[in-house]
Amino acid sequence: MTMSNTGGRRKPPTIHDVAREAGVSRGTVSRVLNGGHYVSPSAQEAVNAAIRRTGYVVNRHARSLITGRSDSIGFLLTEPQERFFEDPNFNVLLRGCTQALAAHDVPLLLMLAGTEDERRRITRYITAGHVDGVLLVSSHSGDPVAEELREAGVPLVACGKPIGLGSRVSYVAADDRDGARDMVAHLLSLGRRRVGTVTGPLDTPGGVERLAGYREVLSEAGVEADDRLVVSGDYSRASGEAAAERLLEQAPDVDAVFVASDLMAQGVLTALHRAGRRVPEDVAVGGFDDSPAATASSPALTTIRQPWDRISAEMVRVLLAEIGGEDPAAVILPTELVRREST
Amino acid sequence: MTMSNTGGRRKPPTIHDVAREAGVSRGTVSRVLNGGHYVSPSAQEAVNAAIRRTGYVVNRHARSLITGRSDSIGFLLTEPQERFFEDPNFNVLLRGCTQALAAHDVPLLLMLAGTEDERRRITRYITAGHVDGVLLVSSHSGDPVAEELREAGVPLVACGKPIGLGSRVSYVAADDRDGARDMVAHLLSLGRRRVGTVTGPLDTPGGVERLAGYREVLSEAGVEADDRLVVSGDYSRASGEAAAERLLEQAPDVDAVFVASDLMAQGVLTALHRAGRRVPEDVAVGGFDDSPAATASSPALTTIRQPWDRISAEMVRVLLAEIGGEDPAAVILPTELVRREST
DNA sequence: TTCTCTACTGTGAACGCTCACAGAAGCGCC
DNA sequence: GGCGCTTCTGTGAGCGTTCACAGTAGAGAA
Repeated sequence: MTMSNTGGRRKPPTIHDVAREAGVSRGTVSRVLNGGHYVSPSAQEAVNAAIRRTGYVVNRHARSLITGRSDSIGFLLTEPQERFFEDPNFNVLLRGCTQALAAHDVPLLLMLAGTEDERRRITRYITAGHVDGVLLVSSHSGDPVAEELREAGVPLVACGKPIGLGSRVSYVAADDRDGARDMVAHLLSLGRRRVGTVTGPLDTPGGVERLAGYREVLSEAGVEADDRLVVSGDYSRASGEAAAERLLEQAPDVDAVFVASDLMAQGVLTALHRAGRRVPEDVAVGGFDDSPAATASSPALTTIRQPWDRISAEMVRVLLAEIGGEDPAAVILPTELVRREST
Repeated sequence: MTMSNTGGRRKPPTIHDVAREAGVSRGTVSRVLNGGHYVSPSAQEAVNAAIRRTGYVVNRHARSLITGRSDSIGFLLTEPQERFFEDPNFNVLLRGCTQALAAHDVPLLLMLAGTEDERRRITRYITAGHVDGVLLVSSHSGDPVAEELREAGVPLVACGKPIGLGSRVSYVAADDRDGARDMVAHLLSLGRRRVGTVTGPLDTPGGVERLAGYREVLSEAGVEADDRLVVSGDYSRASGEAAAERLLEQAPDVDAVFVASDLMAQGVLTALHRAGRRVPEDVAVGGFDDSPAATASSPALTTIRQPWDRISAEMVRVLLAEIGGEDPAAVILPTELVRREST
């Protein structure tokens, strides 16, 4: 009989204990643990029973030491963190990645690199092989960390197309341009002709692509382009409010606004309200993200839903594939127009 | 000269390489790595130089294998995750813990235990010693995971006082009762006498304590208690809205409401607005949390600020102390009344 | 029979580190 | 000189696993 798998909390059982218990050798237990190839059914059975009886759990440190793999992956955020942690999409992403990895029994290490110091420390940590791969969230271009990791050959999947890097880095992104096109087309279909836009930061792929989609549709529809209808924000609520004020000043006849994020759209609504413009009667407002902010604001925002659940799942899938030796890949996922009260 | 600490990305340098490079033994390098006791200044110097030259980074797996420590800690969330991930406080907490741990060079493993299956797997993972300690976020009582971990002797710090468990588990919490007292006293000081409350779930410490604070102050002020003024919610926006409707029905003469969370308070504002009550003229509304929702809503919410930055820092401090062998501890941190437009 | 092939099993050696121990060197004190 | 003490250093062992290799046994083919 085995002793104490519940009571005496001394040393945890090792592969050796399991082997003795099952009447086989370490090697056989190890083989069972790693897929069970070249193991007789009877041995298989005996080992599994022994594992259950002893409460054995593999020591990942010992395993990692010899395999060189760490069997864990990092979730790296290289941004001023306040902004991201306030972004509901970020949370969906983080949760989705954690869950998707958990399904593969891979723990996720959360790493924040806000300051230059942290950046250095974390890069060292990663390149030292403490994680097998990295899920990177860093919208801005020219991120030195991404470049370093890529050069060091660390498997890497970015969320959103990294602007600065070459094509040899994997990424998963929603189809920003197409989403923007859908929204602007929707605004035009309502009969609006003075359609403005509040862009995101133009050193982010999202900012650039959404603006491009906006311009494309207007030009295809033969609507006159007017630079006074284009103002920039930084995805924050406050910047949306400021942008809307600028927009009203530059183009008082604006009758619709495509805002590149829901958070900014909230700010836009506030500014419009203060200016006495009714939404959607006077000005139709379209957001982007379908964040909780979209339903929280009044009127509820028509917006573009990004498939964050699929994005996180795809990021994990691509990263695991890359760790498994496959080549980098880019995945673009479709967006969806969600119509609510603001248009 | 050393070869390839940047170019040839073969095997990372080991403690052996550093020792050879520095002209000392493995033991001396190890001692330098672990605090530098019993090491001569000259050796110290030589080793540090060699580390810099070779780009050596300690292999934590090898270290963990022998020390038995994993030098990582888990952040465990045992809740239906949607709710928590949408809670801005949760994000501040997660970020704070990650940063506080990073300062100690300890990586944080994010673990979500939503389903029964995940719960089992994660409990196994933790009790197998893959993390040195756990930061637990689980507001509801009777959490089996917490109990199991406690029994297994895993160092544990909860966020908020765990109701079900004995006193032998550490926790860090804001002073809910005192915060509630401050808010209700504030409402009374405005001359309100029909002060209602929307409570949180009453199987959470926050829910219970905040209600207790509310009752204490009313009774101390000699204001007549009235059960029609007390309704319950579940911290969600929607539940706040429903609660406010019930409240208006049961006690139409209500002139102030203490709501146990900002999110619920948003719902309360919506319901009051719909019912044609002005805030704060007809009904003063006080929230709890000082979340972004507090400034996002209009009118901006008077609320109670919980010191989440300090809470996370204290959780980490207490956990590291407990891992270091100290006894469990409870830390209660003061809250702060933030006055805005809703009162 | 003998040889080969397949399916399975056991046995050292690592992996990179820390720990315990044994020593060496220096110093002061009897 | 002998002894003890402190400070410093090197060495072997071993943490729990996987991997490469060397077997063993049984089946089928020559």
